[in-house]
Amino acid sequence: MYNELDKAYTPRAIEPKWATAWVEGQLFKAKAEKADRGNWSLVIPPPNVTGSLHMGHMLEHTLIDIMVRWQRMQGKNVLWLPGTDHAGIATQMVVERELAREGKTRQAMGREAFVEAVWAWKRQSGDRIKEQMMRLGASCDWSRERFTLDAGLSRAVREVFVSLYEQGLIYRGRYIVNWCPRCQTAVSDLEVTHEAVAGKLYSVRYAIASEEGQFLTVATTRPETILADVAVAVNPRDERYQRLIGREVAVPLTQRRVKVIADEIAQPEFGTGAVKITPGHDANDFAAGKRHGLEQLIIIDERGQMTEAAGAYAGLDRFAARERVVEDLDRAGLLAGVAAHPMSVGQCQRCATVIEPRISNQWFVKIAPLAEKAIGVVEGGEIRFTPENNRRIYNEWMANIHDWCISRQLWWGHQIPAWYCDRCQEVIVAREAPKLCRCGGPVRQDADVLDTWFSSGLWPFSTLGWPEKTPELEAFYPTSLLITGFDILFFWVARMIMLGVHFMGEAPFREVYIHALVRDADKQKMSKTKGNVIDPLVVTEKYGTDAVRFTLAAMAAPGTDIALSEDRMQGYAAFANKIWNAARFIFLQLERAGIAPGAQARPETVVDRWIFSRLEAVATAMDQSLGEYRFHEAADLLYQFFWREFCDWYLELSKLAEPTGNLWAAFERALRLLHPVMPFVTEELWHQLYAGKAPAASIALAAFPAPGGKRDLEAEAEIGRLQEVVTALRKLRAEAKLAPKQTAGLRVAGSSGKLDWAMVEALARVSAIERVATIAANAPLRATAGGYELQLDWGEAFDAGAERERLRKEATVLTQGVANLRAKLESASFKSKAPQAVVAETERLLAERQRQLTQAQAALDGLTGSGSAG
RNA sequence: GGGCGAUUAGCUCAGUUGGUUAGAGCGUCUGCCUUACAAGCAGAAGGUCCACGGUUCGAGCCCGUGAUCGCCCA
Repeated sequence: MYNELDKAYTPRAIEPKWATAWVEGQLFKAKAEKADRGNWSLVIPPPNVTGSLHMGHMLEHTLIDIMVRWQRMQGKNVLWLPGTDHAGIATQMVVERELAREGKTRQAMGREAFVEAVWAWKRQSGDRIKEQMMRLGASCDWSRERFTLDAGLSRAVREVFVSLYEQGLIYRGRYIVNWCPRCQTAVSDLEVTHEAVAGKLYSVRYAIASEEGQFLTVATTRPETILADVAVAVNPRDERYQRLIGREVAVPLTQRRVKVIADEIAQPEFGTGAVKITPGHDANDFAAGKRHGLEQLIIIDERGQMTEAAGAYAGLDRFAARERVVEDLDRAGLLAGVAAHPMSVGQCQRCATVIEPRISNQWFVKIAPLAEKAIGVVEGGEIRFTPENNRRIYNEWMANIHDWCISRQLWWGHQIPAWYCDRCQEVIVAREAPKLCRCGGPVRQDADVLDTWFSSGLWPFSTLGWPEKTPELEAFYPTSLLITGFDILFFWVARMIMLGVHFMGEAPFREVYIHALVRDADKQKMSKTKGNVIDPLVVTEKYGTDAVRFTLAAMAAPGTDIALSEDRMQGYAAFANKIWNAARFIFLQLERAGIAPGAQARPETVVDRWIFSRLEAVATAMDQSLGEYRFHEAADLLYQFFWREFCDWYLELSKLAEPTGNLWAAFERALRLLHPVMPFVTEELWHQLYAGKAPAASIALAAFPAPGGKRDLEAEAEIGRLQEVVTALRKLRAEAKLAPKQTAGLRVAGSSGKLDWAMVEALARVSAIERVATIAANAPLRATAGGYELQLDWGEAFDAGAERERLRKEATVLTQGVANLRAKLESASFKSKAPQAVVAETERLLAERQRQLTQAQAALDGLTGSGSAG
């Protein structure tokens, strides 16, 4: 009936089979309707199609899959919607790099051919990602897989763009933006990372017009931009410079004169208190320039090189130009000083090139009205963050948000649905491409594409068919939960909330769980350059998917980064093996006893009553832990329960009696508890436990043991006593250095609750139990456990020295404990202020400690006596 | 510059509203191939909970200051 399992579990032989079966059987297909037990949905944070999945994805997908399987096992209609993100700039860069190896450039290929090449890459990467997710056992609905450039999603993008434009929330304008000279595109504020560098602060002399030999000294970190200066600003309240306001100064190295203006941008305490104003190349100066109606001079081009307007410096790279400018200033006697100046420099998130602020025509989202509503839904409790402090971080950012630059000078992405007529300068923003302009002139589409986060911001509803009114939207929006990483809280989570609330009238998810970062064993960030990357494929192959999943879950304490080590994975591979071997043993027992699959739990013996009570306890605790996203707690619960209780005690105790259907039922229940975290080994064993006649295609469709089940505290207490007594006796045996096969006698005094002494005999290897009235306090090999006085009857000599040492130590600890407790109780304020129950408990404790101390001392005396006698 | 988090056993980490002698895994030590598992079994050792101060009858937990490390934002 039951198979005899191999002695060791080999995940490689089991996991791929189920990974394929789950997908081919379409087991996890959600129904686009409201189900009786409720619907539960989650959209995947779509991985970028830049390559394959890393350990961070594996963590994310493991946590998602645990929640998804858990919810599904509760009978809900569950949707986990998978898919990928086109990841505009990131993917374009990867493909450009690939093409460069073949000596090709996108410029030489042309836009159409290049985009086709990226699609080819996308198909490859997308397949690999799907393959990896299948191998992980991700229980998603592959029939609903989406990609951000799919036709449907592209339609949603156009709809959103045009609507926002019509509502006045998208505008185009000439502003200063973050520009990457290497990628040659604008990027948003979020795509700029700030790096601390040891910069220099240059003090430069600007000759004051019509005051021969008088200078205004200005501090700058970017002397090369002097060539684009249009003013010098001083603080209006800075008394030092009052007389200069409105006067002119000469811009060094040029023939130009500019005005001294009064503006708050100049901080009296910074440098000399006077700053140069360069609207063409600095964001703050750009704003100041607007305030004062100043000209915008451009001297650096889109590649970061000096333009013709830079005169003698034309053609130089901006950093080379900086050196030359400094030299020339020095030579002209205009360099007043150079000081070390620690500062932070904006870099391109993708390629680390120093960002160059650049004035250009770009599209923007007017963000304030959207942000306001997005703050509202979080404040109003429509969305709950875990860990909770992310809510503050979110609010802080939302409150200080700037307009979002959404146009990118790239080829891979959603082309902006705007057309220009060169004849009448009309701008046409439309859902479908216009044939001609109203004036009859030809139109050309904006060449730029949208920021990749524009489309992912629509993900929770665009994937469900919006703007159509689909049954999917009806059934699954808003989604139940979002699990994602901290790094995209602003990029993605914030934008989804803004756009979801705006277009759907409802927040896109109820709960957000922010997971930690996966680091290596030394807590270093994993990176290809450091070579410390742990490849999911390699470790799943080595330890099994279940083991890696369990490791990730066990270490996923909310808010703490994960230091992933192979030691841990090895440990949990052993756990999978333990489950396997428990099954091996159980199958042998069931086979021998002829117990058929499908037995109901009918606990009668105390052992069975106990294990089913414990199973109820674990089910309740699991429900609570998973409900609060305490994955590590859930994993620990399962580990401790299954290994320390189910195997160490239940299976050992079951050896003492003929197996019954309860053994079958208890194991079956345990498998269901383990399933969300360890899907593969549980699936395999569940089917084997049913001897191939399982009531469902998968354990994933069986019910998760419900919380709140009735406990049998009497049975738990009795087995508790058994465990205490057996453990105490084993300890005594170890002290006496008894060989495992040697059976000792046992004297028992005192009375406590029920206890099956036959079990004690078997598990502690004792026999000839003798009931006595009392056991002398100074008797050797004596212990108190489970409410009984115990003494091991072992005639032969044992290591009295070691025992004496141990007792001395114990006595010291107890003496200290007794003193502490006594002091506490003697304090008048404790008795009057502490709750009654605490006082009573302390008193009880003191009595117990005192008794233990007396016993330890008596035992010590006895030992000394016998020591001197023998 | 602003903000956030961390500091607990040799290592990696738990520790929910303050209340028994602070836990786990790995590692270490001792003894065992006990008829599922040596990837195992039984037992043991190991901690001034970063420092100082405060609140409290009582602090690993709350408050303040400092140190060290890390992260985010500008």
